Formats: sequence, C-alpha cells, structure tokens
Amino acid sequence: MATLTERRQRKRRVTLLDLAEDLGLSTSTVSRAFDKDAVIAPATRDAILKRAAELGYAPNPMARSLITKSTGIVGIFVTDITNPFYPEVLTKLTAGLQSIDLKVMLTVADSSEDADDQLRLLLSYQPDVVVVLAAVLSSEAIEACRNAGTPVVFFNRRPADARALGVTCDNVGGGILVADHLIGLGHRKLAFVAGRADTSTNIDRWEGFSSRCVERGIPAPRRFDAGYFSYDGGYQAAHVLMNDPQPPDAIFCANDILAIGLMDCLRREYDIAIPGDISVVGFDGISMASWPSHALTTVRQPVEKMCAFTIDLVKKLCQGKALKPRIERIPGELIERETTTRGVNA
Amino acid sequence: MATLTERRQRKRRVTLLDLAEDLGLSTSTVSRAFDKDAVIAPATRDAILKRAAELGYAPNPMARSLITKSTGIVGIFVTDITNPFYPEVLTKLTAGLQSIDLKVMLTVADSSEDADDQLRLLLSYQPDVVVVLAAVLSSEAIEACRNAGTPVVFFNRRPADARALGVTCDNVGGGILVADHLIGLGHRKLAFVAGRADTSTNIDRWEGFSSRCVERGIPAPRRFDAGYFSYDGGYQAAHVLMNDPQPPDAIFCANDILAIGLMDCLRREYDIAIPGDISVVGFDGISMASWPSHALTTVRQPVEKMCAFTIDLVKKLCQGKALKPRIERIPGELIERETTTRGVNA
DNA sequence: CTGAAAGCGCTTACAG
DNA sequence: CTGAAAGCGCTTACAG
Repeated sequence: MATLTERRQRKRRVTLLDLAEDLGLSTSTVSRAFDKDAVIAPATRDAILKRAAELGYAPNPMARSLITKSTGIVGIFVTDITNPFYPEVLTKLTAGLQSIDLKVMLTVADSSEDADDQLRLLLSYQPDVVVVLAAVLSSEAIEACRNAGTPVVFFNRRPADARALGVTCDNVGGGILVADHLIGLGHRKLAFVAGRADTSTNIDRWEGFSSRCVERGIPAPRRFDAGYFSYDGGYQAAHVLMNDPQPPDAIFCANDILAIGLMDCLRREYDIAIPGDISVVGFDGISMASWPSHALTTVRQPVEKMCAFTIDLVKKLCQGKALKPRIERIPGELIERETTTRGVNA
Repeated sequence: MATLTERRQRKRRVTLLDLAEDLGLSTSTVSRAFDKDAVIAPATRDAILKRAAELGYAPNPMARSLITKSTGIVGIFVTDITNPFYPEVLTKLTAGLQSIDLKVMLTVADSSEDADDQLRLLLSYQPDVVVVLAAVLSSEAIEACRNAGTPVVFFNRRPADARALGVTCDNVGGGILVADHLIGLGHRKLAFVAGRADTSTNIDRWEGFSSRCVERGIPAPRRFDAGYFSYDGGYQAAHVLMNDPQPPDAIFCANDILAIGLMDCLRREYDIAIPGDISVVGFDGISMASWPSHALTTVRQPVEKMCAFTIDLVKKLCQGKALKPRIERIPGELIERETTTRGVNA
C-alpha cells in the first residue's frame, strides 16, 4: 500500500490548472465545463470533459466548497444503532443521498455527553445539512447548528422544541392501531412496555395506545419501563411484568426488538405460550419480525416513504430553500402475524 | 430551520483572520495555536485558544486540507450491510476513528456496477484512507485508489490480489474449529452452506472446514450454495438440502444469518429438530445468535481486536507511514450453544 | 462565449 | 517566538 513514494504522488493529482494548460484554455472556461448551468460553448465543454476523463481529473470538492459555501456533504448523526431498524434506514438514506451526488459524513454518538462534541466536529466540516437519526439533540447542540447556519432534519424523532423539520411515522396513530387490534381480539388486560421514556417515539406510541383504551372504555393499560429500545431491555421487562400481581393478556412493546427480547424471556423462562397465553405486538416492522422464529405482529413504519421524504427535504435545503419547520407524520400499517390471537373475552 | 436569512448568516462564520484581527496578531501566529507541534509561546497559544472558544472559532478543515494534503476523512466503503454483523462493526469503527479526530465518510454500494462510480466520488473528497468493509473491489477500483494515492485497508476480506493491507478473522482456522467440533460430536455426514462463493470469507471457511474433514478421514462435506450471506439465502438453501438424496446430520453455515434462515426453514417447513435431528453451526457471533430463540453454536469473530487493528492501521497510514501489504488474521473462538449435540456415531 | 483577476480560509517556508 | 507573503485548487463577478 502506501509506500512513501506513493504518498508523494498523492500530492500531485491533476488539477484544474493542469487541465487548462493542457487544453490551452483559461481556468475560468475549464471550470465552467463542470457547472451544468454555466454559459459555455457546447463544443468547448465536450472537449474539456473528454480530456478530463482521459487525465482522470475531477474537481476538488474542498477547494470548490471554499468559494461556493456548499460542501455537498450531509452529516448523519446517529446514536442508537443497535436497533436493527436503523442499519436499514442508514443504508437507504445514504444510497438515496449518493444518487443525488451528496456525500454522507457519519457521526455516531455513544453517550450524550459525547454527542455535543461530536456534533461540533461534524459541523466544522460544514455539512450542508445534518440529519439526526433516532437521537435527541441537546438544546446546546441545536444552538450550535443554528449558529453554524446548518439546517437540521430529524428522522424518526420529534424534538421537544417543536420548531423543527423532519419526518416520523405517525406514532400516535400506530398506537391506536395496536389498541384497536388488541381490543378487537378481546383482550382487556393490556400492558405497554416502554423503551427510552424520553423519546418522542415512545411518548407518542404510548399516548395513542393508552388514550385509545380509555376512549373505548377499556381499563388503562399498565406500563412497564424497559428503559432502552433493546433486546435486553425487553428481556428484563418480561421479568418485571411476570412478577406483577396482575399479569396482562396482551402486551404492546414500544418496538420490535423489545418485543423479541420479551418473547424470548417469556417463552424460555416462564414457559408462556405466545399467543396462547399472551399476545404480543411490536413496532417498526424490521425484517427479523417477519421470520418464522418470531412471526411478530407489528406496526410497520413506512421506511421507504420516510426516507424519500427526508431525501427530498435535504435536497431542497441544499438548494438553499427556506422551509417552514414542520414534522411530517406518515401512517404506519399493522401487520398481523402469529403473536396475537383472540383473547378470553372474544 | 433554514430561512433565507439563516442561510446568509451561514456564509459568515468566524474565520482565522477575524480571530487574528480581534487579538491583534498575525494569522501565522493564530494558525500555530491550533497545531500542537508548532513553535509558539504558551501564553500566546492560551490566549488564542481562549478567545477562539469565546468566538466559537474552529479551523475550517476544507481550507486546511488544501494545503496540508490531508483531510482527516476516512472513507468507509460498504456493500452488504444487511448482515447484522456489519452495523456493529461500522459503529465500532466509526466511534474509534472519531476518538482519534478522524471523520468517516460513508459510501454504500448496492450493485457492483455502482461501486466503481461511488468509489470515484468518494475518492474525489480525498479521504486519507479508505476502509473497505465486506466488499470486493474491482481491479479498476483498486487502480483508482492507487492513482489517487489513497491507501486502502480491507476489513474482513482478503482481496484476490494478495498485495493488500487489512485484517480478517482467521477464517481457515475457524473452519477447522467447526470441523473438529462436529466430528468430535460424532457427526459424519457433514454439509457446508456457502454464502457468496467468490468472497474470501466463504472460500477460507470452506477451505478450513473441508480440508480438516479430509485430514481426519471423514467423508468430504457436501456443499450447498446459498449465493448470498442472508437470511433468505439460508432459508432457500434448506429446501435444496432437504431435497438432497443424502441429507446431512450436521451443517456448517458460512455465517450466522445464513444459519438462522436455514434453521427457521428446517424447523418450520420440515419439522426438523435442531440439534436433535441435525446440528447447525454458524460463523460471526452476532448478538442475535446468543438469543434463546436461536442459541446458535458459532465461531465468534474477534470484532474488538479486528476493529482496534484497523483503527491502528488507519492511524499509521494517516501519519504517512509506509506499511507493507499484509492481511492480519486474528483467531476466532468457537462458542458452543444449543444447536449442536452428539451425533449418532458418538 | 472566453479570460484576467481577485479571493475563499487556511498553512508554511522564509525572514527577522 | 512572531509576521509578511505566497500559495493550495477552485469559482465568480467583471470585462471584453
């Protein structure tokens, strides 16, 4: 690989000036060949592009960004990537962004203390936009973005500070879907297993679920806090739930991975039949949920649409459009599989 | 978010010159304050850093890179991210790189035609190093990196062109571990389910597994090609395998996700007991494999070590060190769980 | 339609 | 230890 000589060659890639001299043109003209909107004779452009390809020349985005104030970089800021929902989203988003010639700079924040520093570092690279995936930004962080003049779009999170741009699944609506499904099946002793309590996804799903129960005259669902959106969280929650004096006959888990952890514990350690003894519903629609080993009834998030919407937002923002703060909510869809069945009251 | 006014503010972030004027110093001196190795009076540096923090100044990496020929960017190039092994790796790698002040530019290539274009785009951003995750680069692509003078490190792939830098699990050794385990259990009718046949991981695991069988005087394992390292691949392979005149009593799947798909099909569609009727072993050690729903015996890849090694490689490369082409192989570890048990010949 | 010139925000020899 | 000056690779008014 990089021997010292190679490193040195590196310092000498072909430059706009090289190309200009080679062609006997000015740098201005050559530069224009790479800007689709520039005024330039078609023949000139063709010749330049042709020679550029031969010489392996491509404009240096760093140098360009110094002048244009636009880097073509979109920062993606992620925390909780252990949830299998996100790799899929990350891939789709990245691929979509690539297809409109944007590059993705990835930032992962493990802890929230770390998050602010990482965001600052990201911002120093002047991304045109930052997309926040499943993370809550501190108000300092939001302030930092504002100062940098970098627009932020939220994916799957509705920040407390309502004045934000983004897209989520209709989580309240999803919670309602689940309540209706379970109640329709005849279940009356409902429970909710929460993930991270302070996330909007958790809040909204609970809100939709619990308020719908009240609305339909069903006893308010009991609530158990797993604390995290994770397999282990679900597994532990099952213990708490089974030691409760009034175990439920149907459980809505705030997301799929929680549900899968919960079911594994229920079946293995308590010999509970699902759906025989207890019905379980998740949320997300990760592909794993469709596998026979889980066959989980769930609310599928409209990932395609959410990604497309995000990419469209990013594109507009990159074009410098002014967008009104607004969180788009796209409805999810209940997918009935094998973890829910008629309850005793059906 | 970005109203037009905000976009305009963006064009005016505080610059090195602003800071210099504010402090009545030259830009040279101010610049030196941000270079730990520069000669500068400690008191001067402190004053500069203090004021910089107040003004929210941070050096513009783009401008800097123009001169230093080093961007602080490492490109990560990924294809097959559906394998749950990779999100974990991607996260660890990114976090590790962040901790040494490097930024990650993520590139995902869906198809291999796309791959070359994407790589070229990535290269145009002048990453100091590119890390290739679970992908095979075309020889044109490798050539493009060489021309750009960008060192490449391979993670979990050993390119056919042996002159490369990188790290993998000891896949041959892992295959041997599996053969010994299965043979030790008394199994004699062994099978191998391959993922993508042309990947080095697949080749090496098969090589270790099959050659060890021969070595120990066991009938050569039959081989079934799933074609992909995926759940669906494993699921389909199970059909092929069950329609074979000589079904095996133990199966080594080239990776965990393949094994999980295979088991789901075997249990659901053929009512096969695992490990009662057939033992199954995977490879990777993804966390899912440890869940009671799968409890898969597998070879765990030394992810921590592999990531640490990669990060170290990247760091050295960024420092301009010349490194000899060499693929480091780190041994994996067989984790015995509940999908393997004594065979009839035990 | 093309070119000469200025400048984006930095760093780095070179003097002092 | 600090500063004046050149220059990294581009783009963009401004002339022509």
